[in-house]
Amino acid sequence: MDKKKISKIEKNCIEKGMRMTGQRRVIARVLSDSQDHPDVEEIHRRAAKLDSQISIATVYRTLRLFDTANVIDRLEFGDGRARYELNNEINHYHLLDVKSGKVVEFENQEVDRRLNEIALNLGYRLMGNRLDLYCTSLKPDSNE
Amino acid sequence: MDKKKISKIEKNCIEKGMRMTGQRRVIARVLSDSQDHPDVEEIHRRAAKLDSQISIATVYRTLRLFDTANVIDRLEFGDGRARYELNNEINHYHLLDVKSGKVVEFENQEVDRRLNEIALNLGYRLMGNRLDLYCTSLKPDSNE
DNA sequence: TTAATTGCAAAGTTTTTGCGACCAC
DNA sequence: GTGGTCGCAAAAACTTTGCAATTAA
Repeated sequence: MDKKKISKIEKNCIEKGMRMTGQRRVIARVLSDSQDHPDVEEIHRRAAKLDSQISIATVYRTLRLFDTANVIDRLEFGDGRARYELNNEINHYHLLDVKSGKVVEFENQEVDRRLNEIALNLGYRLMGNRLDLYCTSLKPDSNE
Repeated sequence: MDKKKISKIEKNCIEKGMRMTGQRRVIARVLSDSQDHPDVEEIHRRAAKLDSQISIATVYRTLRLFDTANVIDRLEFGDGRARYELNNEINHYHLLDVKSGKVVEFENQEVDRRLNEIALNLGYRLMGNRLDLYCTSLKPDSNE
């Protein structure tokens, strides 16, 4: 779609004082354009379409950098590989269809509020959370 | 404490038709006696105290077996290693102190109910879930 | 008895790292 | 210019697997 525009994530990185190399820009764009939750290999594959020279080591290093700087979130869906998505500020959760592997994102402020309360009651300040629902579809015709 | 008594997890395994070898009994006991969330290496270390011959391959195989049979739960706290705990039937969640690494377990039926509702509203049946809260302690003197 | 399980070592996966060349600031 | 970053290949970390010997039922 938009080829030259600076992505929000790139702006984010610059604000945090990161040196913006060509590779980092490519990886930022890949994440920006992804609506799913790609693993490292997939991110590398997508990045290679924009810069065929980019190495997997750089992808690993850059994802760790972005994650540490909190511009992306690292996810684990139990298959042994890390997955990533943009940190879009608004807290959201994941529903996984265990049959098809499909991932549905959802928000719920009531849950947000309740989790904050729970943490406080236990003597903690909530900094972040992860909530994954493992489900099967109720639709009989579900395939993918 | 109780040396000869058959642990609940062992009974569980027998009921599921598993062949109960000495190694499996040892690993079942280790998990039964653990109040924390040990990783594979730690489980192997604890098992080795009861049977110094036990191999890490057997620990991996047995944990996978127990997990598949649903007598234990596999956890991932984001450090790249799998951790395990008994599946005690009652659904519970984890609060992680990000400074000390301490893990607090808690239950909350209101959350349980809300998650079921959410899944239903999205057209799914909830089969299982994972909820981890990442927190910092409000107590100024927290160390460990 | 015999099919399942074990230990060992080798191999598979995923991720990190040392190093000399290179680049953003 | 120079400290940070890159690609590469090696290694580290975690997990699985083939095979011959052993064992539970």
